[in-house]
Amino acid sequence: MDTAEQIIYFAGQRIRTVRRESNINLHQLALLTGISAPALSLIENGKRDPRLSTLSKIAKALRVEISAFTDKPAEEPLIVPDTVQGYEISSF
Amino acid sequence: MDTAEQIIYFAGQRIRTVRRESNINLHQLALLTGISAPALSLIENGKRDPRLSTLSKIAKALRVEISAFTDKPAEEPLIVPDTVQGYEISSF
DNA sequence: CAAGTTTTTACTGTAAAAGGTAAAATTTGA
DNA sequence: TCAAATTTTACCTTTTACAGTAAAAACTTG
Repeated sequence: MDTAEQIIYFAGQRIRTVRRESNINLHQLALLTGISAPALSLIENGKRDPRLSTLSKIAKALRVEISAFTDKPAEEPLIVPDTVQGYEISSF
Repeated sequence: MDTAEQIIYFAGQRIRTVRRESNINLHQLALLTGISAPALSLIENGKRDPRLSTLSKIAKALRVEISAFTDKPAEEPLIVPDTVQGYEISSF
């Protein structure tokens, strides 16, 4: 039950993560998107509520889907295997 | 290579589809989201560029992820079977 | 440490989102 | 066809996103 503020904060973190994985700085992302570096900084820090068109430009520049910024990855079922690398779990 | 305008238009269509599937009208969605019905109308018609917080409220009210409004479903690989219901494709 | 790079903050100005209300247009159903 | 329900449009007000610029702060790195 996330508030809008939490969604905005989470999206900012995700944008920053994806940008850093692309090894580009705010200035470069600004050039790619047409969004100013100060505006991008505010968005990444969760201090601004970006428009859909803004998210769209950032996603395109970083070559990801918008959902990469908005959706939390599904919780994995946490499969507990019976054996790990040939050893019986029960022997630990 | 979608433009921001196309993204906004697509999102509006998706919101309208999901809302209608929920069998609620704009007035009811307005009550659920705190967004006015006229504003929702503009968004559904692709005439307004909604903020992330706005999309978030709508998604929450309709009990879907934001990506339900932004991501196009992946193109299915279009599997062509060798046989259809027991008949040989080559016999057509 | 010092210099350079990157990010953040602050300010101004413009554009646009969003709320409210009300009226017009459209759609739906009896 | 008529009435009711729903949606759209229009107008006004307030809030806020975003650009541009510049300066401050925070980081890297030699």
